[in-house]
Amino acid sequence: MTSTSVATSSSRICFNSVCNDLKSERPRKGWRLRTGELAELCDRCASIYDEGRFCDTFHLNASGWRTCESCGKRVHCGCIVSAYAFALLDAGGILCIACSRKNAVLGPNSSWPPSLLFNSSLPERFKDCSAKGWSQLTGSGPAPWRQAPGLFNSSTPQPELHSRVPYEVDLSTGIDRLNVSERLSIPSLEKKKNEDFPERLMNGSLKPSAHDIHENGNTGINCEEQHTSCLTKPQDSSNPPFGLAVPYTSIDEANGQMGVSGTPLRPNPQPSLAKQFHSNPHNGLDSSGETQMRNGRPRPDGRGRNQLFPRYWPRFTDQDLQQISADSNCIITPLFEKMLSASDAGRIGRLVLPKKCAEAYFPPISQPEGLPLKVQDSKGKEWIFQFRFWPNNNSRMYVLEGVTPCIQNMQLQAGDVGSDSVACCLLPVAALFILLFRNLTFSRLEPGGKLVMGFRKASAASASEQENEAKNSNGVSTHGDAELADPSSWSKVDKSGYIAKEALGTKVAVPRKRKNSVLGSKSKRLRIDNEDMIELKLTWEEAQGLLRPPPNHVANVVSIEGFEFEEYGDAPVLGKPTIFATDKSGEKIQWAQCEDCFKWRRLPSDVLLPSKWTCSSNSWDPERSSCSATQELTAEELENLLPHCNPAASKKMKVAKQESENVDALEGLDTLANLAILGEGGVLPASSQATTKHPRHRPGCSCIVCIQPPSGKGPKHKQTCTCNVCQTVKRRFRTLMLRREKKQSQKEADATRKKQQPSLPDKVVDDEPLPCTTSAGNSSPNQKKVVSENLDDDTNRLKSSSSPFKGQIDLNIQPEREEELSPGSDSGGTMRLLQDATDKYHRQQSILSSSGNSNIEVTQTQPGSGTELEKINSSIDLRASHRDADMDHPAIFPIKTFAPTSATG
DNA sequence: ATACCGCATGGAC
DNA sequence: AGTCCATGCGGTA
Repeated sequence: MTSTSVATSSSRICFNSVCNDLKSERPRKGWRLRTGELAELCDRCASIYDEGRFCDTFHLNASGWRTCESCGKRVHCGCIVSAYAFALLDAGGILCIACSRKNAVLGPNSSWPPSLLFNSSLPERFKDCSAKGWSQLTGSGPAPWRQAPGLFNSSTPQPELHSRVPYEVDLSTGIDRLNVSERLSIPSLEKKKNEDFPERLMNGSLKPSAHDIHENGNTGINCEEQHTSCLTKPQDSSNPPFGLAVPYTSIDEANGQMGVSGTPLRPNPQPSLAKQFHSNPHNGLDSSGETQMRNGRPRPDGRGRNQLFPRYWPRFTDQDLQQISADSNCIITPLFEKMLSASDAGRIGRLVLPKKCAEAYFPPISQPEGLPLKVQDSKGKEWIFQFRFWPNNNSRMYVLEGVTPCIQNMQLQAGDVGSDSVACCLLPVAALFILLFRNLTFSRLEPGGKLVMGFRKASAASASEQENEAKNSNGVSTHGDAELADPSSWSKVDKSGYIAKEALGTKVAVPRKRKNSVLGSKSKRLRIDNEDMIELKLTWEEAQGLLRPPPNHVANVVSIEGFEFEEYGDAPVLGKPTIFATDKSGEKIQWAQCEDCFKWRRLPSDVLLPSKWTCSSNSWDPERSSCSATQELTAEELENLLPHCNPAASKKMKVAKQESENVDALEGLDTLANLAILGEGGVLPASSQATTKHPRHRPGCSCIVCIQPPSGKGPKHKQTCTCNVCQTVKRRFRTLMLRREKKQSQKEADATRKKQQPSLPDKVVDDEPLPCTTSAGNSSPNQKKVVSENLDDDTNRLKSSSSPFKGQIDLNIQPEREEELSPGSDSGGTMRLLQDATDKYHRQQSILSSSGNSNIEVTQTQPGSGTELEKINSSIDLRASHRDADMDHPAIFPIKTFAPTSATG
């Protein structure tokens, strides 16, 4: 086995130099090469290798055979395949790796050249055992402690996780992730045969100690015993039918990732098993390396991180594991976690598995049909999913099918959590998102190799990390977003919306006390700037926006894990939602709505209103301290405030405005909302994304996934549905649309300005950033009045203000706008839908306006009115995207086609 | 009409 | 450029 010149992937021949067989289409992996790749073997050699008979088979006559000083077993010590099969004794001689671990006296062969250390794979005996586990896909031998010392040589480069590394087992990885004090032991090999660990998982009482770990874990397991165990263990139907293996390549990351979310709170770990090996300077991992791993961060050089994307790194907290394993004597090895996507949590019942995770931790499947996979949830309930794959781009896409019942079950848990939080009342709309922001975790129980799944609430830290890792293109991410988009924090919020000391979800499958403790005992409110608040989308955020310090109380501001919290000793006050704004003079103000007359009153920005507030309490403006006084704020100004205001406030405002809303007019609303979301693409806070690859579903999303109850049964929501979900979606819709359109308008105005700047006559400069009072376009003689005068006025006004050259420019060619409007590729179809939906929306607006229900729909801003809000209004027009749509696809909506305006005529 | 299945697509990395 | 994966979508039951 010295061939290193063979290109494993390019050659069709088995990498085994004494074998000329062709590899299969999916060659199986063997030992690690110097290049970092894994040797690709034909099936026969791979099987031999897997069974630990490689050297016995192919190197029988080669030199290098030695005898274990302990057990006398012959061990080949002369090839790369066997590099980890033995340990060199200081006094000479060797121990087979089983004995070396059994005696717990040896680290890796320090005399090995580094290249050999990291080029080598696992000793056959380990592979043997683990391979048995894999091969026994229906037999499930226990997956005992299998740790090759060399695995701790984490300083070595680690290549990509190969598609199949079934025998590269690192159970200690998971163990090592645990604090020693929390580790669970494998009492004995014999106990591996116990088959009641599922019960004990939930009910047991065994609690390991560090000593146990040392005795049992560190001393290792005789490979032969393992082997025997693997072979002889009767099939346990209650266990997954295979031994799951953690690829050794994960050791770096596994250790590193462990506890990422809990870094600040994680107790200093005691010396671990790993450390014994790490302490060997020849391992290339010194104490600093240990620290790196221990502090929950992968090594900065990224070695070992490439195997699994960071977003899949298990971030189980100690408490997570403790909870899961508290009453068992099983070792829990966190495998990976995945933040649920909308698809995953949706009704399809299919959960996409990260490919590398699936291939690394799940049994190998060769047929798309895959095999049934038994997974136990954290409650001890067992589920059977179909683990399978779809061919996809010459690759595979692994899915778990049949997860609907489980997800539903989990959703109930999520709901339970919500009942403890302010989110509870908003669960209908948040239910899916609760799921979306939950990480589905997969662990493995040892002995038994049983898969355990659970939900872990995405922590702010992990969310941020995912966010960072994702390097979200929009770059918009505030700490507030990160936290706010994390419904996990809901559980920290009591019914008042404040973070309560005891609010952590005891009903959560995996309680996270860490957060609790780090937040301290006092009630806290996440500090959110008003500017942030207006961007809030989630109900929890809305609640945050309403929270106020107790009267006469000055909050202490504390920083916890990067987030600022106001800390109060007394109960907080639920304030009245208001709209924060800045008046013309730059003074910060807020607008509050009277409970009785619904008029909006201007107030100083620092005023904290009670939840019920009326004009009579308006001591700041005596002239408007009565409901009979006129409203200072014009309807349009108010409308323009909508996108800026606190959603909680706007909600009420909109409710008042929509009381007699024609539901039918909302046809297409969902689509529009969805498209609006689409259009926002790079604008929404990154944290709104459940995953890095989940740009579409956000609050208000109405796709088939989102409008359905999570993994839900039950009827689809129709357009006329008035359930909470639908109503909320509809309410959100306007905010989404308005914000989107406003931003769109701004962008376009800027773009137009830039375009025109070089060649424009002086006159054009005057057209830029026009306030909403601009009326240049109103005189356009060619405008077609389609929906309403209101609409046209607004539209034309905006159009003329931002695109004065429409008559001369092919308005259909505006790639950047197209791009803005539709991040997706199907801009044409999207735009068409957008227009359609927009049309319907505006029609609805027109109905509302003309019906006299509200005076909000003012068609034209009156010069001089609402000057305080001019800054807010600026040149933003709610119909911006409407116009965009028209311009982009005039042929599709001829009814709304605009002729060139007179502005540039 | 609906649900399911399997693949295709395309954005993100 | 290749890969991953979220999800869209057409075919089928």
